[in-house]
Amino acid sequence: MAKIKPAKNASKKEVILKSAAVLFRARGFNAASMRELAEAVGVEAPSLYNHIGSKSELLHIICFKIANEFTGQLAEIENSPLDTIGKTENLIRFHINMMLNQADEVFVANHEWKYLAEPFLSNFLNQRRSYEKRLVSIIEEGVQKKELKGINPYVAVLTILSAVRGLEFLQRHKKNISATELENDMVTHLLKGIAK
Amino acid sequence: MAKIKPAKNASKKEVILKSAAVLFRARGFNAASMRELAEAVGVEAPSLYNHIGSKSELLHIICFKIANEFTGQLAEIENSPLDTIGKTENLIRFHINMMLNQADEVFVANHEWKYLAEPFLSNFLNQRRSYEKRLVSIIEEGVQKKELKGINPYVAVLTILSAVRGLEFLQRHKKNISATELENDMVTHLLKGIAK
DNA sequence: CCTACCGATCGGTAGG
DNA sequence: CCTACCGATCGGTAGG
Repeated sequence: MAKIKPAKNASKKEVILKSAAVLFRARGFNAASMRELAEAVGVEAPSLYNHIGSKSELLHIICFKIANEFTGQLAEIENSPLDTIGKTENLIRFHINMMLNQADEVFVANHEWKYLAEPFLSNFLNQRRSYEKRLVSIIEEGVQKKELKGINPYVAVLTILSAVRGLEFLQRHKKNISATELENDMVTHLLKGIAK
Repeated sequence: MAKIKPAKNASKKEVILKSAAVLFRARGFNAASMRELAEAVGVEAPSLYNHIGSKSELLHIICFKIANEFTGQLAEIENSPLDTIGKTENLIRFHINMMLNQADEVFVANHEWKYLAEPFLSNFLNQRRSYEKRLVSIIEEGVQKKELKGINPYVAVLTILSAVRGLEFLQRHKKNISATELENDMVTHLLKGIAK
């Protein structure tokens, strides 16, 4: 029997997507089975296919939702009147908030994108490369204007992006550190260092 | 016929281990099949089992080899007469060198450890938690002695470890940046910041 | 080191 | 949304 996906099912699809993000993060895209996902959602595995087209569709929806949020925020920052330090600080804070508020989805976009099928894989990589280049441009401008030290802009972007990504390991220790303290300390560290 | 692993096969096992690290990194532990590994090594899949016990054995050998190298270097640094900034700088440089010189194995230990079987999984996690705690102790000492800013030591360790891990994304861009420039710029960034 | 082959599990479909 | 079931692929073994 043909699959029918009336608009009223949108909410059920969102439940599936959220469960998929949690499961793909915990087990990895390949190790996560549709039977596990079905159990998390509360149906039998074949019933999932009334709401979604395939396992890989779940992955690319999650990855591009996150990619688009990052791209949108970057455009706003580029068009803002902030100096390059201000733009960098704003970006670091945005990344930290994404890591804290959409931890599962961001984790999947960061780690499991390599299992995207074409043409989504190429698309995703292009979007990410473009994002990184635009960050490098901001840092380059800062170096030229002497607002920033004369470091390699690409290394600086890599350091910042990677440091913030590391918040995926935070989970269990969160009790001791407030979101505000975390955000401020990391901004300080990445802009001003830790040496006194 | 029983499997026999004479000492003279050690070299073939090393070939398998190196190929496994490359393959597990490129495809992920679960997605990587023993048939692909066999092809990379140049034999049929069942022949691999003359040299190894199982697929999961390959994973835990790789993970613990790397874990032991990091633990050994940390012990040396702890016993050195350096001040806390010197110890931190030494550690950052060691991590960077591991990322550059054993990229595949470090990648697997960083990303695929979650597919370790028990008791290796618990063992690995304990070793990593202990490593992190010892890093936090070094930073804590630096804060107390006023050698470092009054940041949260745990956040500082997370920032440093994550930033250095990010070098796994470097690969293709390496042409423009020498290992020395990379190492020095990242050390500067993580100790002194980028703001002028 | 190979050929032949196993039981298990996978993503997904048929049909209702 | 379910039961029943498919073809493909997996890690690994038997036997030589």
